Amino acid sequence: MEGRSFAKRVCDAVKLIPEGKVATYRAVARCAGNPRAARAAGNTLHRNPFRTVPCHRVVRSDGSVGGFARGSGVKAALLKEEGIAIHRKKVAPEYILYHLDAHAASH
DNA sequence: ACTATGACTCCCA
DNA sequence: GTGGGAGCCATAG
Repeated sequence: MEGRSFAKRVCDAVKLIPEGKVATYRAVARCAGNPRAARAAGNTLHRNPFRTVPCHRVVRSDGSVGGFARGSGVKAALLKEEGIAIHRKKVAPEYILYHLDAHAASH
């Protein structure tokens, strides 16, 4: 398990986010093993061409859509398609998962 | 090994 | 609500 880089664990964490829901960079970082590495987590998603994970479901702690390699507008559009209400670049708190784990998908 | 980078977050004016 | 500054961290060069 230790051989897996932080990036790999971030990838796995993001995959746990169910459709129609979003998680904060912090939640992802925490699930990846470092609660304080939210910045690094976002950095990883940005630099890596991860199309194998729903990276658009990761937002900022305040609900802001945040950034996206292809433009935040695209990110917001993708979220809307999943039925997530967005008002002025912000996701409603009810869609946000502040605690991400294998149980998150169950809800 | 060191420096720079950035899709973050917190705190205060 | 907005904006600037500092702290934090993994990864790339």
